[in-house]
Amino acid sequence: MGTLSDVAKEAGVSISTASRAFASPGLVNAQTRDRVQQAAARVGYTPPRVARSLQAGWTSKFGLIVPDIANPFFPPVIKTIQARARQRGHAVVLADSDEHPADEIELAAMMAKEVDGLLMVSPRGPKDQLEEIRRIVPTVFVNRHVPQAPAVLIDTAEGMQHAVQLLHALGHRHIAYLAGPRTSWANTQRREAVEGECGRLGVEFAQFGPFEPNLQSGIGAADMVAGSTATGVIAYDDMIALGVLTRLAERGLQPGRDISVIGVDDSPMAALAHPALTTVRVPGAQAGTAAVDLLCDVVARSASTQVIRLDTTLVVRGSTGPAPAHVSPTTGDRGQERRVKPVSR
Amino acid sequence: MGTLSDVAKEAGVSISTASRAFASPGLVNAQTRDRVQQAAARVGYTPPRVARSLQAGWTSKFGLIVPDIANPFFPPVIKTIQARARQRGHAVVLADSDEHPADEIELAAMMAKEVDGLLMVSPRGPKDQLEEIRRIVPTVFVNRHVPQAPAVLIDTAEGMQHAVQLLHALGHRHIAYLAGPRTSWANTQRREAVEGECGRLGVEFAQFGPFEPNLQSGIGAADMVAGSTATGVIAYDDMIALGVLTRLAERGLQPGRDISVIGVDDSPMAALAHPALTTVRVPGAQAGTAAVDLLCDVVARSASTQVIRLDTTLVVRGSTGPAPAHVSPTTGDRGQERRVKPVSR
DNA sequence: CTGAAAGCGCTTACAG
DNA sequence: CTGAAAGCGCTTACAG
Repeated sequence: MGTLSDVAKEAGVSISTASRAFASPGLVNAQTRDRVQQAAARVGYTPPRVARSLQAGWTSKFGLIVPDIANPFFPPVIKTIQARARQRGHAVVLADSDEHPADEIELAAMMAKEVDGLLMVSPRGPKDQLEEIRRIVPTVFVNRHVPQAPAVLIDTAEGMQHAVQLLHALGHRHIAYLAGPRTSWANTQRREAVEGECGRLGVEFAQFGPFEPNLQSGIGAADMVAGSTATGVIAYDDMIALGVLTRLAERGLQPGRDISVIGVDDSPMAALAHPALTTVRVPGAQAGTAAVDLLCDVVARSASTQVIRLDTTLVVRGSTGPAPAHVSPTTGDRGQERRVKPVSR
Repeated sequence: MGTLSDVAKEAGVSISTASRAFASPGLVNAQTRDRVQQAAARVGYTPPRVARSLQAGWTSKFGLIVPDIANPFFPPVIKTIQARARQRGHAVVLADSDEHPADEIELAAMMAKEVDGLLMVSPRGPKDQLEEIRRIVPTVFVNRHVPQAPAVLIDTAEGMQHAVQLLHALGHRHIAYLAGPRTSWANTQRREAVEGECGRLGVEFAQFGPFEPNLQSGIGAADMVAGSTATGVIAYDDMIALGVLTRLAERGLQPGRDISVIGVDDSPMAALAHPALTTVRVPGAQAGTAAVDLLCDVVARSASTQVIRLDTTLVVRGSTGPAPAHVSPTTGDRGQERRVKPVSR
């Protein structure tokens, strides 16, 4: 816990030299450098970043804001961001906005002065406030398009179109989209893609929601879907879709046979659900790495407006199957009504 | 983005006074204080913590290390820790050790000099290294007993005993424990509680593992259990238990009838699984809040050795039921063998 | 109540 | 290659 001047004294050099031995080793005689380093070891010294930051003007920290770490989509993203940032010499200060746009902006503003750069993943806040943040601190957005701003965008549109095409090919003629958060860029993109593709294929489109992206929402969503004439469901994300799966089973409806369900993300639970969930796989980890790299560029050159685009893939599993022939489009009678058990929670 | 001297100039006071207006408003004339604050608003100034830290000797940051944020047990803990820390004026720097004891210690050592205090949740590292960390920075451990160290300990022993008692009451006479990480304090506690209670009740005890606490591990664990004569299974945590549930179903075994399964944590998925998982509920959020409060005390008085203990509750759901009468203790034949479907992944 | 001065621990032109 | 000096932005005894 010694200080630089202790080291200098111990090594018999000036503070300046001791400092250089750490900050710019190249400028120091190799022997002197060794002497300093040994002295440092003896004194138990490592350069503290706080004092360093003050002088150098940077903090070697990145801020990271996500809407909800309890949503399984985010942990892998956070993990790769942390790992990559660490490789590049930065610690990560994480904050969770709990899906509240106002908190999100407040957290961002608080962090702004304490970090070298900010990563905002799936931000829900309004455009102009995000632009404001970007003016105070170098920022990279993930899953959100802000004009002129550097971003990593995961293009789910194509994946969603494939999802609709799959259902169409399986004979489904009425598809419901279970919407995610109202201010989510991804939600808009996904809804438009589903709706557009339905229109193109002449499939009836309906929307339910918005829903918070969690299992609980899926419960309610399932009841809405079961009460409609839709035979195919595409949810904003896996959490909602998984909730739907659970609830349908409780009501005696078999996903993949009575109703086909598709999620988005391909989170670990998707493969393990029963039946396994068909889903649009989103490369979250890849996005995390790309975002850190981009942020490093932005911080370094302080003027990048680059946008990186990543693609998705449809992963087909057991929750999708041929449309049941017997659903009456007018009454919504699934010919199974007697099998539907009333369930309360 | 102005600086304190800008504010001072703008307000027509000395830097000292401007500083006091923020650091100790009580020492400054009310009018002067207002003048300074208005000047600050005009210049767009807010006290930057870096410079402040250097002088004051604190950072207003807490470090937080967890083994795996992708395990659903941790996000709620992290969330409450962040919320509470924020209330108490501290940001949280989060790191994920990926279940690697070595990384955990390294991360802790790195953070030590950059934060006012450290929270280590469910640490896996060796005792002496944790003690070493504690010497460099005020630390509170959660879910780990380190001699003399302040900690929040969740006492699962009683919950585990209840779990064994439940199975025993349901007629189970052979119970398997699916072990978690080898160096996990909670795992030791849980295993001993299960084993002890089995002994007391005259129930045969077996152990499998150790397993990483995730769904994937549960898959393998399920096959081991299915191949044994155990009719009741208690897993280290919900993730493993949930993986077991999934895999048993795939193999045509019905949890709650053919085999009873109990997890630990009561994570959100537990209630939504099919059948819903009987589990020992662990008050993670409560532990998070308590840990922050304790850490604040430790940092303030710099010498607390207090240990806070929290209790667990057994939550009974559909994954547990009467022991099947027809399992042969010698051959392990469940009389259902024809129903077991071979499944590959 | 307010100001001048020293100092927190380091970095970095500027001389040598 | 190395040292003395100034300074990063603030805080806080010390005088007044």
